[in-house]
Amino acid sequence: MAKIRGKKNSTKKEVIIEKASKLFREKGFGAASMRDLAVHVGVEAASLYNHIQSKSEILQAICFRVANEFISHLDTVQASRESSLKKMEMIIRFHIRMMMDQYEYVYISDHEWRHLPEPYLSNFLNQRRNYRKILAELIGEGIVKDEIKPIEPYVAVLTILSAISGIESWQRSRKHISADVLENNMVKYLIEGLKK
Amino acid sequence: MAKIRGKKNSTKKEVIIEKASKLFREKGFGAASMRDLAVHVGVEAASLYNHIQSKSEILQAICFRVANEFISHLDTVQASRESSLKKMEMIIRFHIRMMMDQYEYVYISDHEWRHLPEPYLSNFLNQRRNYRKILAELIGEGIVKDEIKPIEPYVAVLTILSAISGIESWQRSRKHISADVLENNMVKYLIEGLKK
DNA sequence: ATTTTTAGCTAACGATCGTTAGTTTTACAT
DNA sequence: ATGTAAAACTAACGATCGTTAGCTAAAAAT
Repeated sequence: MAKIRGKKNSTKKEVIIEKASKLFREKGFGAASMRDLAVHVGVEAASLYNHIQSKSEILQAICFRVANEFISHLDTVQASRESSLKKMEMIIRFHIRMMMDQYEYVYISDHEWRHLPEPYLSNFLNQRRNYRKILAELIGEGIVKDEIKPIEPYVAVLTILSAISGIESWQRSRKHISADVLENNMVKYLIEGLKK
Repeated sequence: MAKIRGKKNSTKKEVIIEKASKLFREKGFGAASMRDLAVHVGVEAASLYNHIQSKSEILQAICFRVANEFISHLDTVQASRESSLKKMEMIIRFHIRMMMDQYEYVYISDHEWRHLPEPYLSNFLNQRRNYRKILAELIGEGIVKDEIKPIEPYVAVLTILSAISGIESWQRSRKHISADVLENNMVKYLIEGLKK
């Protein structure tokens, strides 16, 4: 039997993950209950288990989906023949846009990964560490090529990624500032701080 | 009767709060249990309630203690006769040092405030909003006085505060980079990005 | 030395948690 | 129309949660 499909051609599992992502962000993974989630899906709690294996499987799906998107975009950027500075701008803009378009998913991947069970936790942290290492190397190359001012690459990576993840608190008060203004001002700030 | 005092002239309530801050950071407020906490304090879970009223009282103590420290430092800075840019540097350095010296407390104040019960939650968010507003106004003044490059003040505040809160992931791998290098590089990055 | 207060203990409460078992309903395939 | 498999339901499990009650031991005040 074909999977039942809701709106947007998504499977019910996908609906569960989507609703869960909102709930996990609002209450945190630990405080969000399966019964809570069931209400939002419009079903009894036990019925969720016809589509998923466990609560933490949902968290795994979210965290690794986000990680894969960032890693595969990084591969694309690396394959391009742009300057190091331009590459960094591409990556920064991608992060900002991900934070806006897939806010719930990115937020959870950023804040709730602690609750991943092993061996997924180690796996996730390895991917994260590797991603940041590549970014630091990219900045290092930019410094050597005199495109980027001398700065500790690891600190720069930390500063950039953290700054972007702070868009979370903009999400709660969208009214005052538009997405475009936010993106361009943040890129301006972060890239100007890098430029030689 | 005088309160019993442990090491460092701190009351037992203070010891509980200190141990709780480590636990809340490691596991999250929701996932950290009172029985967990009791083990770290060296006491039965029920005995904790001779010193505190509830689990969330601990969270309140931590969140508002941190908030008060930042607010009172901001008052000091505002009372000084420095340039807007210099004031921002003072504030940035204070945030970075707080993140290093009182890591556990600041982290919890940053990440676990969601679990505050009302009316403390609203109270906390009001203080936070107000603090950021003052910072944005400070940057606005700097722009008018031509000390700071034209940038959306709110975005700058967001970028700065978020960047600093990212020091959390440095805390887990202190070995590679010293505190001084981190502070100076981060200040360099964030202040250069502001300078006209 | 006696009284009073503080702080620890054991035991248990009601609630809620993630999850499983067993059954019934729904919906597609033939 | 009938068979079959997916997906819903009800009920309940064992565990763990924050917290309270009642009691005992320790320590300070008198």
